[in-house]
Amino acid sequence: MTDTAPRPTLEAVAARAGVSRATVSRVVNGGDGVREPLVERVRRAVEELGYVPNQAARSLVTRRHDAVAVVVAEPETRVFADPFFALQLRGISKELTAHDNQLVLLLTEGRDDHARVGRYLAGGHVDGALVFSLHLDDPLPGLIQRAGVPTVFGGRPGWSDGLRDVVYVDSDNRGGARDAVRHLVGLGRTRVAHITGALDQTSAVDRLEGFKDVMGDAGRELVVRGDFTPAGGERAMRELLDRCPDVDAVFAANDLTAAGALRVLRERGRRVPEDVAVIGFDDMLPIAEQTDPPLTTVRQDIEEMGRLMARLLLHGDEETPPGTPAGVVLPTTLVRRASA
Amino acid sequence: MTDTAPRPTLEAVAARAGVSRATVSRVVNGGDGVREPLVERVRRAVEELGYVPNQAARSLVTRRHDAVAVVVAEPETRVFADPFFALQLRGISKELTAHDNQLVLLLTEGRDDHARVGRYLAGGHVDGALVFSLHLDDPLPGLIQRAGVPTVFGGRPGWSDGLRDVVYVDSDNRGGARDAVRHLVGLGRTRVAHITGALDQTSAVDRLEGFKDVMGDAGRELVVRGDFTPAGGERAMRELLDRCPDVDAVFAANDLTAAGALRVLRERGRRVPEDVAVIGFDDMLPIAEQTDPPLTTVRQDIEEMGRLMARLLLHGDEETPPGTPAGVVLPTTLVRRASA
DNA sequence: GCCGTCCGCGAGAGCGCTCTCACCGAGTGT
DNA sequence: ACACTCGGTGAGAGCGCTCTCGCGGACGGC
Repeated sequence: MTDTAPRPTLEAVAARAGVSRATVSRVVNGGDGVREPLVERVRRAVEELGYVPNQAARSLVTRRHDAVAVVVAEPETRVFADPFFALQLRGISKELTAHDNQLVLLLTEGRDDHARVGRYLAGGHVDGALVFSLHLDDPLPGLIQRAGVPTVFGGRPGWSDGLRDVVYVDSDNRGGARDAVRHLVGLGRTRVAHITGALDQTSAVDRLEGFKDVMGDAGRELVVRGDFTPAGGERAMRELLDRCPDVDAVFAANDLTAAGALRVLRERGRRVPEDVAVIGFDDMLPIAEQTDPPLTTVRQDIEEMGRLMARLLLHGDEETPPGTPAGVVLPTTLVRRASA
Repeated sequence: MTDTAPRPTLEAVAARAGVSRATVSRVVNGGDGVREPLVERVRRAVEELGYVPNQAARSLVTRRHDAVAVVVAEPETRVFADPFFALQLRGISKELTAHDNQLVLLLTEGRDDHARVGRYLAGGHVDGALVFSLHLDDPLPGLIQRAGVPTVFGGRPGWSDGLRDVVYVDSDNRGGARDAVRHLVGLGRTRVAHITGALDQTSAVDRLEGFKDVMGDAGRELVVRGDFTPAGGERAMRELLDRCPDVDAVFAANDLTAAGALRVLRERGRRVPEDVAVIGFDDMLPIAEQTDPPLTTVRQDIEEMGRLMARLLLHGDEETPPGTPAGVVLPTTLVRRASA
């Protein structure tokens, strides 16, 4: 890691432009209160010297870092097999970039990492944190809130006690699930089943609730546990067919699960959608479009979720009247393809 | 973005421990040259006050940042549909974490972003950069090298001129391709085809070269262009079947392509592997294991690639004798499943 | 027992920036 | 003509840290 060439300082620019350091600083930071000819001269000097402000020096005095931590707890590889996270990251990145903020990525696995992340955030290296709290029992949110860093969560956090005023962005999992199930019912299906996601995640819980909202008791026995993976979907679908051979529709907690279910249905000789209609959730394109038949599913605007999280973090203070309910829930839309 | 509570400074710790700032600094940075009882006292003071060093102040004088930029050029969404990038990121993250470095993620799309990234890197905010240079004509590598930041590339960069002493980590794409094709030949196949990847990426070029190494002229007319996507794989497979109906084996440039090809083969009533054997590349688990039949493919240790990139960046200077060839190529292994 | 050595520690400068404050000159009101 | 304001500029302090340097005390050699 060789040292780079010495970079020009404010001082150097000031000398070149024949003004004081203070003036250069003003120009660099927007140029308010400096007369035009001077601004011009300073700009040129900056240009000629290739001056770039030293962020460390600036942070030292402003106590701002123009950097935001993105914390992703990913105990399993699941997060990564999943375009979900990547899309969200992209939304976040765009928004941060638009506001000249940097994205510091913190991946955690295991308990030790939690401490590390907690320490880092408490260290005041970043102006805020965007946290994906994937599991109900995750200690991370608590740690982070204790660190006193402004935080926005991705997905409704799963705890109910202790932490208040938590800001989060989520999809309307429950409403989307309702739409999906209603669609199936509207198709005339009467034996509608649900393969759940991993129920230690609120998204899975909420989708299950949406299913129950529509099906009520009628759906009670048609709920099978899955885990958001294709393998889980296969397992659940087998169990379902064994237990209730007359099932004529399946609402799967996500597209991967649906893909697994589809495979089992084909294997067992059921036609989709004629015999069994199938709906997924997420609208992960590479999956949903490539299944056979293409998957009807519930779309959420994942990238927008990311962007919104970032926006909330950066501007949250100003825009939010105090006492505003802190969760933002984005709508979902049903995307009709061939499977239902 | 509320201000956090005022954090204790070195001065405060020094006062509490009854020593000088310098001594506390020494202890915090490893404690060499400080006698045990003092070290103990300082440690306790640090503990009690919850002192965390101010990274900005430290960077200001040391000119180190303990931060590394990861630059991902992702003009298309492709990168993100792809666990590849995520796995590599994970390897990088692990290695960086192990050395107390932070990961600053820079996603770029489009030309303007290039300038932005160039400026950022030139600004000396990070100690080094890990760059995924996906396309042959990417201007980013040039920009970065000009910025004078130590850099390691992911994947062999595609240019041949201008830039020297480029450090990169890559898989043995060519060798892996050779293994795959040899395996097909060993199976007794004589009409072995290749569906290429996007040929503006070196990985695709190298895999094609590997194919040619084994097949020579015999394979000339059995090469079809793909683009690393399932749709591209389908298109190419159709073209291939139309042009050479007697094809009995396909080496696809990656698993996604192979998945597309498999679909077309099924659609056209060819049995895999009986009529046509198929091999992919990458061993992306969610894909390779879920295809029908499960895909024989070439595995690369993607996470290890990431880890190695980080290691090279952090320790490159010390370990590398000057003049060492700068590319590190990781081996691949053929994973036999059912498709070939 | 004296001088030279060496180790442990503290004093102080300074990293590059922002920001407050004082200053200065040009305009305004009387 | 005078004081008075006010916007534009410069001087200077100081953010929290590291690092060099110099001082003092313990220790070994003669």
